[in-house]
Amino acid sequence: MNDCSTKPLDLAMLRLACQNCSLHELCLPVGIHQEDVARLDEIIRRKRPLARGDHVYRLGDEFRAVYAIRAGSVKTYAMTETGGEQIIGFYLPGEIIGLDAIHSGMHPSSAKSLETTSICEIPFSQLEELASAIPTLARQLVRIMSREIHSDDELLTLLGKKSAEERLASLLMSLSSRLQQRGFSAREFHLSMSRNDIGNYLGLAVETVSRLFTRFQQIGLVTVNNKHIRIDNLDALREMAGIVGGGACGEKIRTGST
Amino acid sequence: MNDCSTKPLDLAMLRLACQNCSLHELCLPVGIHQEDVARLDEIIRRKRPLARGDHVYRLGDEFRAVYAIRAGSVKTYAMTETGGEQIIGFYLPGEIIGLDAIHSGMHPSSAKSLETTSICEIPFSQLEELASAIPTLARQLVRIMSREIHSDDELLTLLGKKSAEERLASLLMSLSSRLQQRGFSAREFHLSMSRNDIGNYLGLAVETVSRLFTRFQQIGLVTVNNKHIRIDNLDALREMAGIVGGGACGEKIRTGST
DNA sequence: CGTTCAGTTGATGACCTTCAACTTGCGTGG
DNA sequence: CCACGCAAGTTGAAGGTCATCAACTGAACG
Repeated sequence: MNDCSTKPLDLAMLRLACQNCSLHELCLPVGIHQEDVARLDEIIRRKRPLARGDHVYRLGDEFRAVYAIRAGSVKTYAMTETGGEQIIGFYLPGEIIGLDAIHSGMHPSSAKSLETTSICEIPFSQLEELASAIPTLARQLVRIMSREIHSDDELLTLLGKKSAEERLASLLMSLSSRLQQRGFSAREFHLSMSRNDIGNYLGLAVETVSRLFTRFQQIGLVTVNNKHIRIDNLDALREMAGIVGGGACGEKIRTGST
Repeated sequence: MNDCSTKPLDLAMLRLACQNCSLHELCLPVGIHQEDVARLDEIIRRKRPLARGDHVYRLGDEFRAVYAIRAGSVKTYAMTETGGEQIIGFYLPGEIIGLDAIHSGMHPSSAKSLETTSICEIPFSQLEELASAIPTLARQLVRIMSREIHSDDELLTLLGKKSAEERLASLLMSLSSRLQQRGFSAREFHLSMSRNDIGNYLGLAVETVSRLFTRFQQIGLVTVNNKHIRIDNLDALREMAGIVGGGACGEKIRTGST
């Protein structure tokens, strides 16, 4: 596996490493000077792989760093007073978590590994320092946060308006396209989260999720085998998901103002 | 009314102006040098007040600026293929819109005035330039975006999990506390959006919203008079809203993993 | 080989949407 | 100034979607 904390000296190797590493967005596409890439690399701490169930951070922890996922997957969630989890997001390789903690200096959510997962820790004070020295880095950070806002907005739309069917289809489409962006298969992947997690995230009962998987399989949309899923009809699934992911039809406006 | 585009010379006046202006977050609390505040002020364009129904920007518009709301209110929404609106957020004085457009360079949503509204336009390329010259400004921008992510996450939780009752209670609590932060009354305010907008936003039918207002009034939570609302029992409303706003009990975990 | 927990499937019912009729508020024109 | 007409909001009845309760199956583990 590639390693973000390779000696900062060997730049060629570093670039290669970070291309498959989640941080490549933060450095490679913006034409940062080579020495700047090395500086960025210096502040990044590669942590030992996390086992399933390990926490990256917990609600209430002091905010010190953001984290990029290099391999595996993570769920973020808020705890409710009664001890229940409310899942806020699933994060895949190439994505950054902890951005919601910047403004208050404290993590408003927890992040837990869903499988064996390796992450890079990016101490935020150093990132900010570096960003003020490298404007393109600052820009890239703002751009990443903007995308996070936009994707939250999309999800928000999804949860506010869509039927159970549309929600699950949207989740699958989202996972599919995000995995594809990172060079994984768009049509066949592993669901690292439990049915319970999916239900929690989508605002549905576990039983509903289960029934939906069954129905999706019956109508030839997907083939499900426990945690393994293969998408057999991507177009139909996209259509079922509605606006999310672009290019949808057959959507059902239930409370629209038109 | 205070005016953000006052001559940048008179700094005392400027600070006073921006204190009541939505932009004070961007400059005042971070101890920016006086001349820097003036520079920030220079790039801000105060636009003429918008009438109800006017657009700040439309979906698909090229991204050139973010906008701070000085007075009035705005809704942001995405259009669905069939022409229906999906409302993403309601924005009040002191809040910034357009942040979701940064990463793609194009507005992924539209913003429409809900009443007579005045806004400040902040050209983004100039803001970025200025931010690279003034690190504290860059930090403040990142902080504001972080808060936007966090509040989206809260709303996301809300829509995914809560009953109609909890949703409306949460919206009212959110409006109340946001208005209070800006020096308005927390207990009595004007609902600038229609029932239709509220329903659309919360993922509920108009009729449901109407019934809920009626029920809330019957049990002494609020007094509603068309668009005017007075909150009579803030604690009970907070409790009904659940985790949002802190300090909730009687919550109902319907799909929790515990 | 039994225990345990995640996942599946079925039956019932609650909540909220939908459809429909009615009321209220408000701007326009007689 | 009042009357009309339309849009927004309210209220009632019926039906659908999804949660809940319960039983069962299958996989992982000691």
